[in-house]
Amino acid sequence: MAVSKKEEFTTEEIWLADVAKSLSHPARIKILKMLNEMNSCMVGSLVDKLPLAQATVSQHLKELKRVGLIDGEIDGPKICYCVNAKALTKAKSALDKLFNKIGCC
Amino acid sequence: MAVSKKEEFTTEEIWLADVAKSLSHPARIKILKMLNEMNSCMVGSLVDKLPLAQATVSQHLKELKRVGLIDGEIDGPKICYCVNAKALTKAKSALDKLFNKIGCC
DNA sequence: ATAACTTATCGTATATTTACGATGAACGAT
DNA sequence: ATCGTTCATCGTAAATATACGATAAGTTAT
Repeated sequence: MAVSKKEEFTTEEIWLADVAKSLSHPARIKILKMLNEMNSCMVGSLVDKLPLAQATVSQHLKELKRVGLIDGEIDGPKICYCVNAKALTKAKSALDKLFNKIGCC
Repeated sequence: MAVSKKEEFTTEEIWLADVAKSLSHPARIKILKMLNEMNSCMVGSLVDKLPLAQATVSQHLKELKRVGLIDGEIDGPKICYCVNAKALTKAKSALDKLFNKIGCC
């Protein structure tokens, strides 16, 4: 594309699209589910259960972290990732708001 | 990328990621809002209110249609788009399900 | 300080997305 | 049948995303 037009929308629209983008890969959906379900959330545990190389998993984690859906906490040589409940709630209510006003022409 | 790994996930994960992808551009978020709010939903009306060329808007509509979030109905020379309430509800509940089990390590 | 371990980042290749002008296809009206 | 209107599709250029091996950077233990 010659130039991006994304900045010509409202902050809310850009933010919500950005959250959706962070959810737009099955690996990231699965990572969120795993962080919800597993007690251990070190990167190594995620890599073991995903069909992806460590570098790729790290990239997906970075994308989820970028929009704030997860946080990483240093734990010795490891890093423990966890979902950010506040961000998840905010995203959920914004999507609910978008989805709830259903109309048709 | 050498080869896509997306097919190595569950159908549900792939589908939800696909829905999220269709929402991952502010123009498509705005289009959904407009279809909810406007009475008229012809492509021309959307083009008038978006900072994008007609061809680009058509491409965004195609993406929303691909995942079933909207439907297009032929109305003479025009096409009337409307949100698919059933698809929206399904997407909403899948996202709620994902977001509701909040845990942290 | 060296070694082993864990994760991030770099470099790179390929695929996909975004954007637009130009063109085509379908319709209604003249 | 030709014209104007409406929208989709084609072709194309540039940006971004995906994936991985290699490497760096940090920590813990020896």
